[in-house]
Amino acid sequence: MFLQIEFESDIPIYQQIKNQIIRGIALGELKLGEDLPSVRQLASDIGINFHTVNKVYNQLKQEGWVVIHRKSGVMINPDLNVYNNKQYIESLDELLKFTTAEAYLRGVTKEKFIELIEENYNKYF
Amino acid sequence: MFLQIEFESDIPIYQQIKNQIIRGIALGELKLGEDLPSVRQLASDIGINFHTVNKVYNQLKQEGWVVIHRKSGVMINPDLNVYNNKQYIESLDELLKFTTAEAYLRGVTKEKFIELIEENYNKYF
DNA sequence: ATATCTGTTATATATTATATATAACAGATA
DNA sequence: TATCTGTTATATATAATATATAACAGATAT
Repeated sequence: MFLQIEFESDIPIYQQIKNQIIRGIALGELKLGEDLPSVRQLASDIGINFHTVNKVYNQLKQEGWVVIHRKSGVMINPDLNVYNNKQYIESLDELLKFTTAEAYLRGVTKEKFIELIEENYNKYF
Repeated sequence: MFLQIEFESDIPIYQQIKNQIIRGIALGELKLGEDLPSVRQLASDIGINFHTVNKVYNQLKQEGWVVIHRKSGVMINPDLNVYNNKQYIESLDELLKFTTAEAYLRGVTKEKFIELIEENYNKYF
């Protein structure tokens, strides 16, 4: 897979994997219905314990990103519909409060910030 | 102060305090040069241990948000200049990668996302 | 049938992050 | 002298993160 883990990061390994899988879906690098490696395979590839991957897959399942069939394995949810529940919007709103505040004080203009957003969104289709 | 801590949150208390102080500066609720409560006073107000507040103040000092004079106390840095070092831009960029990806997949359009950014930025002066 | 692959569960351990609890110190100030 | 600052030291508790072994049940290929 395309996963790139930074072991020295302050972001937990399981979170890095979740982030990159979700971004992989948005970028189209992971197609809906596509199989993911088995928990043991991915753990082996990355060089981590399989429980960590198992935790990732279960959380992704819980949030609707993947479906798990016992023994056919894990695949990106072919009927992906994780659309914005009010709870998600609230958490996004909360995150942007503090992210924009710090960015502003660090001299990142509104225009520059929006440019960063557009650069990202333009990669999603 | 205006701090509102959620003890059940998955965001650590010290991080919540940092977030709200930085946002307080951006909103103008905290003026440059303004005194902050002493570590013991703020801890008492919130109902937490003073070491937690001490940790916050030291990190804020480390990052340039406040200055600490032994015994005059802690104040918002009157010469605030935390402007964007390359390291910060990189971390912001990394954060936006995953934030925009999930937002996109959850049905938050680029226009809606930008609207959220503008709502926040318009509060800063 | 047997071996091998899946996810799953159980148990145990190690490390780090977060938060608290007490105590004491040194400098400044009233 | 008493009281306020930030600071430091030590100890403890809890939770989050990650690993290590082992075993189980269902599916599949040989």
